[in-house]
Amino acid sequence: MATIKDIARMSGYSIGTVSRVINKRTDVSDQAREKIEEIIRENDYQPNTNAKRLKQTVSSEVSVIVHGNRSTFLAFLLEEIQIRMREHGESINVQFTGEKEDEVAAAIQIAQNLKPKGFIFLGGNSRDFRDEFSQITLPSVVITIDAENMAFDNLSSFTTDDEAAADCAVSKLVAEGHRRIGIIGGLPGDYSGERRNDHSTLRIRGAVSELEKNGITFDFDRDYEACDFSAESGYQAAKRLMEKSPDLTAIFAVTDAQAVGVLRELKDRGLSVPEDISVVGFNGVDYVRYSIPRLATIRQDAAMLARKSVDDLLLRISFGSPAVYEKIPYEYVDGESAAPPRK
Amino acid sequence: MATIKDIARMSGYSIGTVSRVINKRTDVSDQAREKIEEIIRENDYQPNTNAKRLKQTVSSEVSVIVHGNRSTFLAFLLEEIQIRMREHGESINVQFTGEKEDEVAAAIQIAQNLKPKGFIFLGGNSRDFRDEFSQITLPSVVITIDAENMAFDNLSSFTTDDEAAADCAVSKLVAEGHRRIGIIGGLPGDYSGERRNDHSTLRIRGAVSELEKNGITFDFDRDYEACDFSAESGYQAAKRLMEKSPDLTAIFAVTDAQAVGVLRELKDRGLSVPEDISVVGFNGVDYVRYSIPRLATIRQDAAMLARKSVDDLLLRISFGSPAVYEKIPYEYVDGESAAPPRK
DNA sequence: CTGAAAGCGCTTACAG
DNA sequence: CTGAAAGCGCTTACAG
Repeated sequence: MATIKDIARMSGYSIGTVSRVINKRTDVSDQAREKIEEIIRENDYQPNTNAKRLKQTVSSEVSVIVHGNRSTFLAFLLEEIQIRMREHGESINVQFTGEKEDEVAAAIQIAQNLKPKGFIFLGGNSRDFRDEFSQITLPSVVITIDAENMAFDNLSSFTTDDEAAADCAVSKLVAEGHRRIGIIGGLPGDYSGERRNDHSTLRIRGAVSELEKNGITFDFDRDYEACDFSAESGYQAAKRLMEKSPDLTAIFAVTDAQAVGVLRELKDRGLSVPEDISVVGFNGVDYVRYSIPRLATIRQDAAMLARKSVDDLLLRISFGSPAVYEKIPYEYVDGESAAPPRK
Repeated sequence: MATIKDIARMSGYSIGTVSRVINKRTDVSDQAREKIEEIIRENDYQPNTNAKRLKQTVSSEVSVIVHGNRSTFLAFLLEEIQIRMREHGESINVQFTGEKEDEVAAAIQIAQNLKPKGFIFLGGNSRDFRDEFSQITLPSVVITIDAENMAFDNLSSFTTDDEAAADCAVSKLVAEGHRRIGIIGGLPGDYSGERRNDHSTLRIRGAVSELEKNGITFDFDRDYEACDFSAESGYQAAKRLMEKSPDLTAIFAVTDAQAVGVLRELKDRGLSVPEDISVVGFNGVDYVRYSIPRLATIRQDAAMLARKSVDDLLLRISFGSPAVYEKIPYEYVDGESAAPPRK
């Protein structure tokens, strides 16, 4: 593997001059530049990143930390961010962390090793941010978690208003005449009335408050089932829910993956959607546009989420403008899975 | 940020001894180890990865290169690999490359920077391997691409036999009495009769050969539509296919994502699956277990694919055993989307 | 078991 | 515009 030393020797220039050419600095003669670039090309020379990083105090990259690798929503967001960054002539480095990994701890490590000029977090746990983000001093943005209450002055957030969106979804059901509405939410314990703010809790809170506005008291023991965010879990939860509350006329699932399982369970039970029972999901991406029936759901504006995040981060890197906390509009999508209840 | 020098000063030992403790070497007195570990803990010291890599000739990690970040199949494989590696006490480093990126070029870079002891590739383009893999000298495994014909002695492959599996899927349709079977495959030009070996081509080849075995001549102009691997593309392709060949009694799509779009298009067209027309997909993961109707498809054994890959790689790293090229069994899953044609 | 020292491949003042 | 040299934070023979 050729090193900078080899290139220097072969070109007849010093290591310093070669380094200047590599880093596209202007204080080099055209003659030297051309000669050195030629040698670099001929030898397929690649600078050693580790040596580079060891010396550099800050790189020119933005580091994007993706939490979990199963979410098609985050995958789509990532693609949008990549495109938008490229438009700005910026390069990014993407790091994936596992569902259970601590993404802020990973970022602290990365800050030291990769020395990025900023971070964009796609998803994550709000507790990780609350507990550890103070150790990060770089301009950062988190998408899908609201950082307003954390008040770190270097952490902006762009989110969908989970509570309002769930409220909206349920209001559609209520408007159509539904009174017996079941909810399928996050893991057991996720909803306990205390002041949590994960997606599941916020969506449940929005749904329940809309019901109460309409004079419907929600009975968690009877009309709620907890499960994780997969289709299989949604299937099982729907089964438990329908067994204890067969008179429900509608089900609201806090994620589309769960809703897919719910649709299937109802079918297996011999019920027609939406004739016998309505189903509404949340976070419409991909597949549910093609499900049979097409799912009624809340669609988040991923493209806007990506665009605003990139623009805000670059602005703050360049001008040190203050962090912002913004909610992005959502949209209720009709689909085919919701209709007025049977008389 | 504390460095090894700080730890040395604070502990009263030399840099060399601190380095030995960090790297868990045994030639250190218990007394020195305890003292140094205490100082490390107190100061929350993290060795600088770049400096480490600059010196090390080889790290203890295996690097896993994932091609594309949208495939739930690869995401599942990755999880299985992580678990299996952990069982072996091995740690891995995961790198995601974009759908259009050259994963072998990325690996060449990584080989230089991260200095892993081996590679596992999840997916990729066979052309990239053919053209560039010779530059990689580390023991490697590629999953889902057959490397037998490439004959690099450091590249094993574990694959599903696409051709045989597609053959099997179509044979089920034929056995049920179908004679008018349409195929939805990869991008235009993917199938051209020449000697290609991407997944789409292999699956189409298997399907067509099974038809011919049964005396059915496949007419590409009439009964084939090309599109990429998304549900939306499958939807559009099914529409074009049904418009030119309304008498088809079955459709074979080379991926499940396409098949999902096909199911939806047929529904919109007013056809019932499987009463009016049958649909078979390929590569059953996730969602199609819950689709309405459940999709008949080919299921690959991802867990076995992951297990064999990990075991083979570690064996070859340790003992230098030769590369192997193995096909993993697949399974035809009945589902609800295939049935005998109407009389 | 421990320390002093060389060196990994770069970048960056500094001097000319 | 260019070169010589210091130094980034580690690891690893080598000597004791």
